[in-house]
Amino acid sequence: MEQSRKRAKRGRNTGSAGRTSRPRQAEVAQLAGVSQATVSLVLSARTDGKAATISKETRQRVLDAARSLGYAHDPAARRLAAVRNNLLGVFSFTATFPTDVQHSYYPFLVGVEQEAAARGFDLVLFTGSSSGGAGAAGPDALSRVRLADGCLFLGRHVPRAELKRLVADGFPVVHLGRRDELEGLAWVGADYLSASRAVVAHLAALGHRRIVLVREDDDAPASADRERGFLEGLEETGAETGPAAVLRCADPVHEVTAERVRALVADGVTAFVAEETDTGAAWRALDAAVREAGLDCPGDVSLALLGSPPPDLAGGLVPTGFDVPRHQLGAAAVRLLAALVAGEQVHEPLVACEFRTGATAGPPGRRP
Amino acid sequence: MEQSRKRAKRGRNTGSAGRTSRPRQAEVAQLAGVSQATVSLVLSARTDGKAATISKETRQRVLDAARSLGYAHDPAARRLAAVRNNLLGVFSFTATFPTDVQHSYYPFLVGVEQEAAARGFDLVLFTGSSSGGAGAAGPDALSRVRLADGCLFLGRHVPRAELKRLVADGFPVVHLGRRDELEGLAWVGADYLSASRAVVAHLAALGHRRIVLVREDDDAPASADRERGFLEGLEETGAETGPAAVLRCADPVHEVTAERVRALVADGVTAFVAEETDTGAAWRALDAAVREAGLDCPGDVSLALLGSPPPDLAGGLVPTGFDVPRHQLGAAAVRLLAALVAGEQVHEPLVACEFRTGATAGPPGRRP
DNA sequence: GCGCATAAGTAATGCGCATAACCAGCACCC
DNA sequence: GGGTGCTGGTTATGCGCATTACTTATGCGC
Repeated sequence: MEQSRKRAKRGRNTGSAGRTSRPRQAEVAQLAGVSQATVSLVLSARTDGKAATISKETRQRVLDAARSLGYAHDPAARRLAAVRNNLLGVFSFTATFPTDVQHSYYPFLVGVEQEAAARGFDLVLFTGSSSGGAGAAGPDALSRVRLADGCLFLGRHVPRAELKRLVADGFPVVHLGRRDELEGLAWVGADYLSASRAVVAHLAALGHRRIVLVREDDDAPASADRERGFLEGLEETGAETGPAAVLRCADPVHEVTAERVRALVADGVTAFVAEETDTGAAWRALDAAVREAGLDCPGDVSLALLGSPPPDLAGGLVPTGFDVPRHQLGAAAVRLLAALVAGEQVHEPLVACEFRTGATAGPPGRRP
Repeated sequence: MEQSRKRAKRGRNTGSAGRTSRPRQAEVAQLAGVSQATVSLVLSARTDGKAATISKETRQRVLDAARSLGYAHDPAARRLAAVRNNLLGVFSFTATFPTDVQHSYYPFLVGVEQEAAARGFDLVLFTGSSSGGAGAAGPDALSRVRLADGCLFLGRHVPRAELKRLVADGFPVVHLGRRDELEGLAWVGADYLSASRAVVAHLAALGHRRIVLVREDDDAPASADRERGFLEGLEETGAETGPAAVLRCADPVHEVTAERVRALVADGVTAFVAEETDTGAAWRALDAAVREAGLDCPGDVSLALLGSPPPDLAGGLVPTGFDVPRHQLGAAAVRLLAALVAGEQVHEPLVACEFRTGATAGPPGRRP
């Protein structure tokens, strides 16, 4: 009586009076004629053998009662009692479902969802802006994620201090994308280095000896990795290396001109490599310049792209290069997170990219 | 002492021994020399004026202590105490993030996410297959959703009995897509009827009098609505109606041939309307047949599509028709759900579609 | 001096659950 | 016949917080 008055007052019922609210274990227990603890023992269903302390019949009675009441765990209570709730968080600082379908996060999410489903986790999407009603993302916006067993972070604008805090507190966190600066932060990233090296090796195997990388002038880890892979590839294959091998452009579209390409080709360069960027500017500029210079690809010069082709490039030749395995990245992130949640110590940061033969690379042209 | 042993044992730290886990209000209280309740009062910071029961100085002491310890609320505890958890569920029986980016659910989700974020809800994605570890979707798979304050359902394969159960229990549920058969189930759908009528009106205004609808041979509510709208449109505009106005094809690609189109045109038909389907088969078949019949669109015949163009149709003319406002649908669903959760009684089922002028409809051709 | 109001804060309680600690019953064996 | 071990439970407790009821201190009017 006292009990029910309490619940009626604070209850989560849908307003309309005599509504039954979510059942709790106590109610299941009553229906099954056992104690709440028994219900907990049955429903926690530790599959690890330790469960054998409840008899077959009692267990069944409890299960029946639970089903008939539509019982479901309260994740908050579960969490509070310091156990798992099979919830993985996904926190992104852009909208989690970006309006633009081409948005680069989307494929990650596909992988995340598949892997999470496969492992029996549900996903909680923490929407960047909502800080639990208070509106804008306050300094404790991140602390909402502690509801889940662990959390995946997307995007590079994740506030350092807060993330650090989570990590320091031992909350399982995985960042999607390389993130070395933050001590102790687990992350999952694509192995751009190996992939880039492989692309160079491919070109070298075709016979190219002078290869130039066109990259933008920023210092994202992904860009740095690609450059390093490119250079290592040159060294390994005995191709011509040196500072001239990398063209660092603030604005590829204007800096990579037909004349420049012509000059380089005249100078012996037989292949160009562009890094992938958000906009695909490097590749686009290169492609345009080559065409404008009257050069045939892959007849006269070979081109390669260190990454996936921009989606709107459907028309042209498929670039030689590699594909970033975004699905796998998402899946790997979930695996890593799941391991952290389980308390294991894992080490699986890099995911291999798949080489794409494409149609823009061939044997070196015989222009002088 | 007893206390600290306990915490060391059960703590959520990641193994590494002497890790201090994050502070709780009791510790802040101790540091500030007040009681836990006071800390709670200060930190809950009810902005609604009711907070004035703590003195300025004490408040400041607490805030300082909290800051210096890096205190953050434990959301689980908070939710446990506060009853509502600001979580909305999204349950879909296909993968929620379908691998195919063009999947029709995706745009819904965009709207859902935006609206949820705007209202301070986080989303829980119930992954169809994971029934909390048990694997395949058991009969109580749906009961997991009770974890959230309410749940949105996508897809037409939602098990009747279970859904009914949720509804009967007063659990806030909204179905995305018309769903009249289930008594008491709230749903949100597009107003295909009005939209289809408007398309017919547009054609009629251009001068068409004999218009034929090509639809597939199923009985989805969406298809039925479109057909009804089409027929009502014919009646309203005084265009020629009757059974011959609707071509119901099990396999449009093979049934809508060039000859057939030619015959209909010869018979006086000046416009064709296709319903939108998953595959876009009806429109595609119609388009191909018209082309193959050597007819010009919109010169000789006008075409219209009752729905959004298939995304891979970028090449051709933009079909005259309407756009399903998927974003808005998602948003409306969230609004409705939020209202149900709040205990309000709402009634906002239909969302209007936007007319798209397109380029495939013009004045009737003058062929005999 | 008393009654009463207000301010400022504290103790107690419970949210729903997991779990440690305990207990009853029974079989078994020196 | 009293220890010992196992099965099948139950009671009690606390996770971290919000909230309610209660206490104490202080001021005010008369």
